[in-house]
Amino acid sequence: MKRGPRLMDLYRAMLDALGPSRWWPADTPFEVMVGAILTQNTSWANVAKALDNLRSADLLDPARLHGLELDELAERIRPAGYFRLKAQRLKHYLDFLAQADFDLTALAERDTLALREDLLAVRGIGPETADSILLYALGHPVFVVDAYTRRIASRHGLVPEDIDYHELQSFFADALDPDPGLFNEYHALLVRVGHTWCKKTKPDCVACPLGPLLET
DNA sequence: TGCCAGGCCGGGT
DNA sequence: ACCCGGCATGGC
Repeated sequence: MKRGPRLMDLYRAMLDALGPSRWWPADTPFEVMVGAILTQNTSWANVAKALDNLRSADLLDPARLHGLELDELAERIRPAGYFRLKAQRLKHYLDFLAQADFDLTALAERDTLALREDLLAVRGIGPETADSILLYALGHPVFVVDAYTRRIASRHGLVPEDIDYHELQSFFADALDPDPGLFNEYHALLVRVGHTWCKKTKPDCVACPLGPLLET
């Protein structure tokens, strides 16, 4: 009776198959933050269009975006979907940044758990968005959980399908060294694998490089 | 053409 | 403490 694959085995299998990721796809920490909100339940291709709109208008800047009218912001991000909702959520988040004098460096130096609580208190920032900001924009050692994380882990029999966010987060974080670089690459690889082989209704387990890990 | 995509909130049980 | 409807565009 063999045990199931350990999490570092899974990591190495993904890294071997795909190579390193250089994530998150953004030029600046602020762009990571905006993208994290825009990508809520939305494909990255649509988010990229919205980010391009903001970039062309030179609006990928905290203070300038904060000064933008809600209606104009909504129009700019329309391709990302839920655009009225997300414009509000961005506004709330930009208000939060304004309270911090738009000092992202100072934010990054705050205590991880306290900052996480403050992020979660912003309307429209839930656990995944908060953790994406913490890890990918601010460099904190927080493991990010998303739909792909849950789908891949459950389909490999590592966790139940209906496991909640924090249980799943602990499942990974407790088994790994709390290294931001590792957490960054791990989540990036899960998303890339999910993207390519582990879609909701059409998984391609035959082509998936993790296929052999299904053997227990 | 319907289903899906890197969630989250607010109201109801 | 769950459970659910709503939110919206673009790609396959």
